[in-house]
Amino acid sequence: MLIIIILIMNYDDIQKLFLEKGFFFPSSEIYSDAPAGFWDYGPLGVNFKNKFIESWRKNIVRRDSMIEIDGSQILSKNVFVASGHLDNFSDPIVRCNECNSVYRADRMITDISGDMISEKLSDAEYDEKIKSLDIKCLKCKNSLSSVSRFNMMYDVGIGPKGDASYLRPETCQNIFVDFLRLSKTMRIKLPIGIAQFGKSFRNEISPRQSLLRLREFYQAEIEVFYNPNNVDVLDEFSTVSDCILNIHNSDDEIITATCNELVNRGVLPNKFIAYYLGLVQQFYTRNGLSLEKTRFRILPDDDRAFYATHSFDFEVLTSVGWLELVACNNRTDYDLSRHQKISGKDLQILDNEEKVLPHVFEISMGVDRSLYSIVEESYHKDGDRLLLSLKPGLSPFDVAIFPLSNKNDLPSFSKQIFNDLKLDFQSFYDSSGSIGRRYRRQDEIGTPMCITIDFDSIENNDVTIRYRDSMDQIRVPVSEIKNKLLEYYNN
RNA sequence: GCGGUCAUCGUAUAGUCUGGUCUAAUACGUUAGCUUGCCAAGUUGAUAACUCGGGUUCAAAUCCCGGUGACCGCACCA
Repeated sequence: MLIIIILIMNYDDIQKLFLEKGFFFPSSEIYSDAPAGFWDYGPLGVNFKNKFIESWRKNIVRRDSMIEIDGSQILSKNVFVASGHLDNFSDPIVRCNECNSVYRADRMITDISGDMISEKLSDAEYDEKIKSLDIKCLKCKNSLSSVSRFNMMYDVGIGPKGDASYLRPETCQNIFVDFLRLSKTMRIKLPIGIAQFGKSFRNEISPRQSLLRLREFYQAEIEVFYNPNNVDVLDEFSTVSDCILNIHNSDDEIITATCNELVNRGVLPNKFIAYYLGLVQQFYTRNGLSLEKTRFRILPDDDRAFYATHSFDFEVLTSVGWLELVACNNRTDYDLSRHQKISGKDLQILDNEEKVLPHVFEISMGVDRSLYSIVEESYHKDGDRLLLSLKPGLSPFDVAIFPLSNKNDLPSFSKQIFNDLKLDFQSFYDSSGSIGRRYRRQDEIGTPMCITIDFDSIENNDVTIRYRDSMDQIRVPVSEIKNKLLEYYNN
C-alpha cells in the first residue's frame, strides 16, 4: 500500500515560494535604503491577483448587478475632515527625551493613573495630565517630550504651494464622495452596491510579515447603500439561506449554523447583513478557504472602528494565527451625513417616493492577505511533489505546453498550439529539461493542466493533457483542447 | 519607534569566534549541450553572493562604528 504523506506548509515556506517563483518581492530591493512595507507583484503574482479580482467581480459584483468605480488615490483634505480620519486616525504620542522610546499618551496615562483616559483629548490636556502625574519614561526614567500627533495617513503636497491632501487610507471614501454624481447619472435604486478595487496607503509604525501588513496595499471594497427602513426585503437572501457560517461571538463562543438559522436565533441582526456575510463565505469557499478554517468574529463595542455600529471580521486560521481578511461594517449614515455636512451638498435620494439618506453596509477585503491565505491553504507537499492546488481559474497560468523532445518538428508543432491558445488562455511554453521536471515546475506554481506533444502527435493530430491534482493523462485531438480547458474552468 | 538576535550566489548552508592559500566552497535551482523520451534520472560545461556606508590594519566576508532590512518580544494595527 502506498502511503502518501501530505505536509502542511508554513509562513516561511510560502515566503520562499513567493520569492523564488516571482510572485512577490520587496520593492526597491536592490537599494539599501528600501523601506519596509512595500512589495512588488511579479509576473505570477500579477496573474494570480488579476484572477482573484476577476472572481470577485464575477461572484459578487456582477452577480448582484453592482457598479464599479476606480477612484483617485489622492484625495483632498476635506474628504478626511469629513470622514473623521484626520481626527481619529492620528494617535497622541510622547517621546522620551533620552532613549527615544515612543508611547501612546492616552494609554500611558490610563495605565499609570488607573483612570480611563479618552483618546479624544487635546494635546494640552494630555501634557497637563503627564505633568501632574509626573510620568517618566518607562524604560530609562528620563523626562518625556510634549504630546505630538502621529497620523497614519501619508500627506501629499499638491502643486507648487504644496496644498494639503492625502493618500487615501481606505478606498471607500471615493465611493462616498462620488455618490452624488453616481446617484444622478446611474439611475440607481436601493439597495445598490458600489465596488472599487485599488490601492490604499497607511503609514504603519512597524510593518511586518510581508503581504500581511503593508504600507501600500490592495483593497477590494463594496459599499452597499440601503434604506434603513427597509432592510429585510431582500429577494436574493434565498440564495444564501442554507450557507453555513461560523460565528465567533463576543462571549468567545463559536456558533455554526446556516444564515437562515443565524437570523432566526438573533445571532445576526437581520437577513440583509446575513446575506452579505453569506456572499463573503461562498466567495472564499469557492476560492479555496475551507469552512473549518474560517469564521466571522463579531467585534465588541470597544473594538470597532469609529464609524461602525456592527462589525464582523471574516478571519482565516493560518500558520501565523487568525488573520483578518474582510471587515464587514455597518457604517450606517455616518459617512454620507458627514460628507453632506462638510460639503454642504444634499446627498439624500428618493426611494419609493421616500427621501432618504442611505445607510451603508461595507464589505472591505484585504486583497494581499487573501492571496497569501489562499496560497497557504493550497500549498502542500504530496510525497516529494510540491503542489499548489489553486482552485480552477486562480492559477497564474491556465495551461502549459511542452514538446516532449526538441527533435523533429515537435517544437514548431507545439508552438502552433501555444499560439492558438495564448490569446484565450494564460499559457506558458517550455521546452527545456526532462518532461517530469517540467510537470513538477508547473505543479509548484499551480498550473492545473499541461499539454504534451509527442512523436505521435503530428501524425495523429492529438496531444496528451496531464492534470495537476491527479497526475492523470488523457489523449485528445488538437481540435478538442479548447473544449477540455473550458470544461475544466467552467466546472 | 524601543530591546534582543541576525544579514554570504535565485534558495539553503560552510567560512566569521582565532583577520592572511577566500582567486569565497557545497547542494539544490537556473542555463547550454549530450543522452533520455511521459513524471525533479545521468553526464559535461556555464551562471551567480560577502546588506550599504565609514573606520582599524601591511592585509577585512572575518574586528569596530553607523545606516537599512529580516526575525522574536514590547508598543502600534484606523
